[in-house]
This record gives sequence, structure tokens and C-alpha cells, in this order.
Amino acid sequence: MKRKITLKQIARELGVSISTVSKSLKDSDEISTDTKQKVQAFAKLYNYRPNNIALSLKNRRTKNIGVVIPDIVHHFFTTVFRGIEKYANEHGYNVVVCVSDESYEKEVFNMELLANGSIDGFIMSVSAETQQKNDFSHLKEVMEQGFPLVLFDRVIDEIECDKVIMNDEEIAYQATTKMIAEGRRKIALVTTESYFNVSEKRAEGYRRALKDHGVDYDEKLTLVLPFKGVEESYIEDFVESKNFDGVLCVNEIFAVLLMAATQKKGIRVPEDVSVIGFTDGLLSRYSSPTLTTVAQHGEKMGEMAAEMLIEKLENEIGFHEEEDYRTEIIKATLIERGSTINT
Amino acid sequence: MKRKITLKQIARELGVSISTVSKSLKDSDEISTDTKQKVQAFAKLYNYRPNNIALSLKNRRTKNIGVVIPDIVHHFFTTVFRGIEKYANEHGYNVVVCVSDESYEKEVFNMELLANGSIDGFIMSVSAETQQKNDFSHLKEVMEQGFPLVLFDRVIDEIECDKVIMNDEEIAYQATTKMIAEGRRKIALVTTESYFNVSEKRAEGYRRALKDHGVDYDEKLTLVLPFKGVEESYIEDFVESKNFDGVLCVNEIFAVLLMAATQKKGIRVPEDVSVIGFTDGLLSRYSSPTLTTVAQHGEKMGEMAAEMLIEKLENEIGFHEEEDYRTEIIKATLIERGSTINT
DNA sequence: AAAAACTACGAAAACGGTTTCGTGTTGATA
DNA sequence: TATCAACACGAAACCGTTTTCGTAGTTTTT
Repeated sequence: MKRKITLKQIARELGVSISTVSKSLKDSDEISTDTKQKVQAFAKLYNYRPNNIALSLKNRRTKNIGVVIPDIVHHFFTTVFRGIEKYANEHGYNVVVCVSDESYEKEVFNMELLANGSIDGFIMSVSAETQQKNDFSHLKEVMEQGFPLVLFDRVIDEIECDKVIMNDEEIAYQATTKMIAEGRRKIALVTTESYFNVSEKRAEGYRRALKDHGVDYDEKLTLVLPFKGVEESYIEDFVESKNFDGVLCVNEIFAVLLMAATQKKGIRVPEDVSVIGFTDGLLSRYSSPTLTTVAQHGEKMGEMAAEMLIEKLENEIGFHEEEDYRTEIIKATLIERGSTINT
Repeated sequence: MKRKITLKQIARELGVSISTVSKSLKDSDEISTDTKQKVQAFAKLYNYRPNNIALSLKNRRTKNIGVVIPDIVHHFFTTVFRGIEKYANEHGYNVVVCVSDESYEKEVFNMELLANGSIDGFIMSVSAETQQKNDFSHLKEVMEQGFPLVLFDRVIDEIECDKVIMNDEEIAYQATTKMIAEGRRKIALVTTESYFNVSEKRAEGYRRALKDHGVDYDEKLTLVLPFKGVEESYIEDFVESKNFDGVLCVNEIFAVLLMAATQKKGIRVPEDVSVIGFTDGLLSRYSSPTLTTVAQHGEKMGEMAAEMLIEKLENEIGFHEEEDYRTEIIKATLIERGSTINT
């Protein structure tokens, strides 16, 4: 167990001062070529690497970014995370992840922990419980302490900071419009209880599309499912009792369940009913028929979020002009597969 | 932008020394009750929290653990990660994640980065490329530097360290046996190119089950698919040209693709063919029919790995007895669903 | 009343770096 | 020859803690 070598040890070994070693390794021209070469050779031999912790303390920056997300076992968040990690890594940052598990308390706890020096800034998507409670003091707190914050997907209007969101309303509009173009006139919506502003946005796009194209909006054709613990019977009952020829689902699970329910009843997809979902995950790609779905480009969102955060971090070093916060919109795209009639 | 308050500031404000403040906050009995109360009240008022970086430097431990995995957009790794994060968080550790993306170079690079003080120990699953190259010097390196290492799933026999694996051979044996019990006699295997020891283990279990039950092993009934870029036609061709009444697939994607191919050809699952996969992800739960599959209990693996690592970390503080490395086996279980005939 | 023992606190080292500011030794300049 | 700049390096402060050890001042002991 040989601990990593330090400047002090090199200095002692070579009979010079710590400063000389430090400067030599930075190739400072304060030091003679001779000495520099000697030090550099020695350092190389012993595979010297500066200690990150010491650097962090000195520089007051850790080169770590904190990611706080509600869930990691979830395709969308996973892809966003992938984008963050990728961009961060390419730019010399490491990523510390905390999962809030949709809990307000864990979210607050984790953020406080990270804010005690572990990271330079936050990227997060707030938990369901936090959205319900409508309490964002922990976010304000970290911002006041000078931590840059980038919110993605589940963002908070009342917090002023950088944000990355999707064009939920618009893409739902497009998806609905596509079904109308196929000739569908009785289009259903399967959504979740909506303290999620994203679900709400999607519903709005859906309704606007109906309205714009002169299709009647029937609120009975909207099925609202609970956030946790969806039972298949909810969907089967809906399929049984309602009459529709198109469905927009706010995630791919609902879409696949719905396809299974219709098919079970002998209703064919896409001949009798068109189905469009959200999230381009495994389910969409491998269901039968394959699912036409909204690709959210999570990885791109993650990269964008990381880019915005890192830009703030690097600029902070310079002077502090007026805060200007951006909201970037990542455009979702509709991927046409087998559950709709493609033109 | 009010930076966090430090001991020094409290000391100055209260006209005492830094040591006194530090001791007061630790409720040391070196300090008079009076002073302690004053300091504690002040610290509370200004919400003092010790700086993690300074603590790390002082204590030579970061309370961070490094997780290096090949992929995060992958159900199994995601669940393992979830387990790690959960256990770590409950025990006061944060988790830094690096994704190797199946690349040897990234794996080495990330580990070196993390080893410069960012973390206290590693949990990892080696990349495909590393397994191919058979070069594990970076693992030996970090171990020599005194970092505890826990390997999971894709472990390396030649590295001596703590390990967490699944009983792949045994569960494949069980799965195959189950199909034999159903009366299947022509059982196929769909697997990946096998520099993955896990795939190999599964194949072994499959073969042993056939042998033990007197079923002929026909090597033509084994389909080996590439690691990346599987095309559906490979599977369809296999279904077309071979004759089988049961299939064991080493992951759920292969299983779902295979079910789709058979159904397309008019072969029914499970009436004509039983199908069993690995990984209890969304696909297995929402496919039609639902898939009988091997639940790998990734979360449990993650928790176990974290537990083993943290135990090593906390014990290190004491004295260093003989190294004793454990290999824990997480028992996979067979989840019976609609793609097999359940008894 | 002198010695011993507490009490309550501060100075300083240490963790591992970076960086500013001397300073002794050269060689060149006036 | 006295002065000065350049060169090459070292001392020390600093980042924010913890912890050991020293020490005034007070109290107890003999």
C-alpha cells in the first residue's frame, strides 16, 4: 500500500523546497531548466498527480457537479443523466448523483449535503412531492449561497435560473394533429394526475389540436391514471366503456398497456385505433406493433444542461455581470412506427 | 451571494480563537459552558456547516464512493446503481459515477481521475473492451494505492478483491430445467458473443441442464448474436430455419424479438414454444405475452456491493489485519409469466 | 504560603497544494 | 568599483478544518 506521492516528499527527496517543485511541474520560468528537468523526471517516475482535494480547497472549486433527480430507474432520467455525464466528463468535471426518490425530504437533505463543498453547481429535476408541496426554499437557499442551478424537465416557474425543457405542448399538438390527419375523430388522452406540469402541457397541446382542427373535445375521453400503482384493469375498463379511434398517451407504458387492452378486445392497432406515446424507450421499439412515439432526446437535454451549468461555472471566475438566465427548449420529435398509419 | 460561514469568521465575530470555536461545536469539555453556548447559538443562527473539502483533506477520506460502469442506459446497471446509491446515502456517503461506455481507455482515464483524491473506494463492473484486452493493470494500480475495490457482475478472476455476482449458471440451469419439465425437448439458446463470462456461465447452465435430463444438446440450436447492432433478420432467419419448442435468451430484448419472430410466423407462445429471458425490466412486464424471465435483483447486488465497500472503508480506520476478500452471490429468481406454461 | 492541579482557552502544526513576495548570488552597467 | 537588474530559489500565507500541546489564571492541597 504505497500512498500517492506528494510535493513535500518530492521536495525532500530532491533537496529543494516545495515551491520549487510546484513551480517546476508547472514549467514556470522562475526555475532553471536544470532543476525543472530533474523535478519533472522524478515526478514522472513516481507518477505524481496533484491531490484533487487539496486543489479544491485552494481553488474553492471542486470540478464536481451535483445531479439531483427523482429517479434513476427510469428511461428518461437515465438518458438525461447520460448526457450530463458525457458532457461533464469531456470538460473535466465529475458528476455526483443523488436520487430524491420523489421525496421532498431526501431532496432537501441531499442538496444540503452537496452544498457543503462537495460540488460547484446543481443540475436537477424536482421531485413530485416538492412540486406538490410547492416549497422551493431549498432551491433559493443554494442559489443565494452562490451555486449555479440548472433545472430540467420538471422546472419551477417561480425560481429564476437556467432551465432546459421540452416543447411538450407543441409536440402533443403535433402528435394529435397527425392522428387527425389520419382521419381519426375520436381521440382519447391517457395521462397522469397532473401536479406534473409536463403532463398538463401535453394535455393542453392535445386540446388545442382538437380545437384547431374542429374536432370535438370530449372530456370523457381523457383517462387520468394515478402516479403509482396503475392497474391494467383501469385501462381495460376504459377501452371497454369508451369508443375512440386514436389515443395519445403521456408515456410508453400507458401506450403499450393500451395497445394490449385493445388487441385483447379484438380492436386492431393501427387499423382501428392509432396509438402514440411519449418516451422512446425499449418498450416503444420492441412492442407489437412498434410504437409511434415522441422522442424526448433526453441525452441532448442533459448535454445542454451540463453545458449551461459549466458555462456559468467557468464565467463565474471572471467578473459578475448582471445575471441572465436562459431557458433552452429541446425539440422533441415524433418517431413514426407501427402503431399509426404512416403516410 | 453570501458564502457559507467559516470557523474563522465565527471566531473573529465572537472574539475567540478558531480552536475554541471548533471545540465548542463539538461540545468539548475543555470549553466553559458559557462560551460553548454562545458559539453554538451563533453557529446555529448563521447555519454553520463544516466544509466537506476541508474535512476531506484533514481526515484523508472523502466519504465519496466511485462507481464505474459500462453503461447507465441499461436496466440492469441502473438498478444496481440504484442499490448502491441508496445504501451509500443511508450511510453518509455520496456517489460519483463515471460511465466507461464499454471503452477501456475511458475506464482507465476515469479511474485515474477519481483516484486522485475524489473518492475513498471503487465499485465497478468492467467494460467489454477491458474484458477483451484482458488488461487489468488499472485495477491492480488502484488497489496498490490502497483503494478498496468491489467488482460486480462482470468480475475478473485474476483480481483479488471483494466481488458480487449472480448465480448465472445455476439459474440458467433452472430455467432450462423448467422448460424440460414442460415437456420441451428441442430447446434453443440465444446468446451474445462471449467475452462476457456471464453469457458463458448461462450457456454452461443451459448445457448442463440438457445433459442432466437426458436431452440432446444440438449446437445448431444456439444462436450467437453480436454485442452491438443486432438486426431482427438474424433472429427471424433463425426462427425460420430451426425447429425448437423452447428458448432461453440471455436478455429480455432477444426474448421479445424472438417472440415477435415466432408469432409472425404463426408459432404461438407459449403453446408451441416456451420462452424465458434474463432481466426483469419493462419489456418483460409489458410484452405480449408477458415474459417469463430471470430477475437479477440488481438493486440487491448494488446494496451488497456498497455494504462490502463501506465495511472495508470503515474498518480500514482500525488496524489492518490480513486481507480477506469475499465473493457474495446474489440469487436470481425465475419469474413465471405468460411466455411459459405454468404448472 | 508555596506547590500542585485544574480550568479555559490559544498557538501552531497538519492535511497537500498554489502563489506572492522576499533574498542571496550572479553578471552587466555606469 | 559601486550599483543594479536578472536569475533561481525559498519562506510563508492561504484554503477550512481538527487536534495536540502549551500556558495564563485560578483553585485546591499540604
